[in-house]
Amino acid sequence: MVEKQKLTSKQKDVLKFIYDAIKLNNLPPTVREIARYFNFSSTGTVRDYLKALVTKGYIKVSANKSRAIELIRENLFSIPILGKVQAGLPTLAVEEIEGYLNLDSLVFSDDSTFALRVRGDSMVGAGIMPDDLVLVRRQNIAQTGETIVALIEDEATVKSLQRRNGDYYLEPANTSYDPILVDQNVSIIGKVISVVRKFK
Amino acid sequence: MVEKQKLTSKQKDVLKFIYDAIKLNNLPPTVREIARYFNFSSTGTVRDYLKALVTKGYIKVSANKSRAIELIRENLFSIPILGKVQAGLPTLAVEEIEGYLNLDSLVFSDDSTFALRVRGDSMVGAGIMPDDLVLVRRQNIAQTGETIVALIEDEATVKSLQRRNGDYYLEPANTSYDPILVDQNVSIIGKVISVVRKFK
DNA sequence: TTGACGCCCACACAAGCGTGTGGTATTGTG
DNA sequence: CACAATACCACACGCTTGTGTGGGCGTCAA
Repeated sequence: MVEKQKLTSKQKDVLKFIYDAIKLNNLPPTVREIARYFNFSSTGTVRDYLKALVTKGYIKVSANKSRAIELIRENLFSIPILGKVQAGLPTLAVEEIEGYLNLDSLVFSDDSTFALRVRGDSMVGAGIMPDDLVLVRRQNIAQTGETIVALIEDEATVKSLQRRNGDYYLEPANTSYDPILVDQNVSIIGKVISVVRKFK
Repeated sequence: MVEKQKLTSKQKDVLKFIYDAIKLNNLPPTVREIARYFNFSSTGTVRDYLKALVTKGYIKVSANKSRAIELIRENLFSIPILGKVQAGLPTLAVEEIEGYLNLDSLVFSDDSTFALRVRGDSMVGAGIMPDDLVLVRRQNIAQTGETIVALIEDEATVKSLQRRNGDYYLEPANTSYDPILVDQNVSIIGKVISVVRKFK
């Protein structure tokens, strides 16, 4: 991870305003909107701040484009992944951040991605529980070992694709169930790219 | 679910361009950028499209503001949840859509949410596998039965909070491990609100 | 046939916008 | 002490921008 330079408290304020604008309005502010908010009577002041934030590696701005302020890394849908957690910290120390989970990257928002609610416990051994949501990328083929969604007589099931003795099997991750031979009654409709479970 | 009006294929093209611009550049396009892309020689044409997209409920635009195009509902991060999957469908029939998974809603984008990579297999019984990411909302208290992140001697663990004989325990979901008594050496740092696992 | 709608065009205007050039003052560091 | 960085200001230039006004042509249902 690249070392970030420290910001002054005023620079932090400006950065926060930009953050909030992007989060709340889905739209970065113009220099004049920033000036108005901070009661700067000159747009040059804002430019000084933006310049500082750019050189310190917090934002990126494109020349000659309105509102072209981009946040670096911590954007809307990325959450810090912590490697270690320490007690009693009011805020996170940057050193502990292992990376960023970008929820966006879970989805390749073409129309070929959908979510399927898991029914049954045939995959509990692989950590896929009943009522979990699996994100599925639609595709007709899959590779051995992949977790896939297959259609057996018009019913969708999540299974692991395995090969044994030249035959392909849909293998559950639960010893109470038997593998299912892949024949003409079985068609693969997609590959599981992610599992999402929400807690109340 | 609110009924959406159908778009023409050209309107879809324009919507997709706006989608892509927001995703790739984190910045909605101006009317002239749209015109340029589609080789429209008039900005009025773009306005017609935007008007159509607004009245059909796909976008929202703020008056007199540059780039102020906002996507509505099936925005970037929502994916249809299918209740049933039928064979051989090239596209999804709307009737099958059970709802929408909004990845955005996983996160309450205040700074109190973070992700933690799970180490160890103490929660496999609850479908939380090693290397999974748990999304954690920071909080000091939790209720019995909730899956939480606790700090035991400066090490973070994911466990289930249980109560027995007046005492609280951090209970693993794996019979190979023993429950841990909650005493002054243990502090709760957050509640697991979601589990995310990605497949390659 | 009328009208709504989709799909385009030309041209203009005023406000919005990023940028440039010049300042002043204060603070902290080598 | 000199120098850089921070934190502001004034004013102007010229492109950008959303919007307004008006038009054309085709399709399709009422």
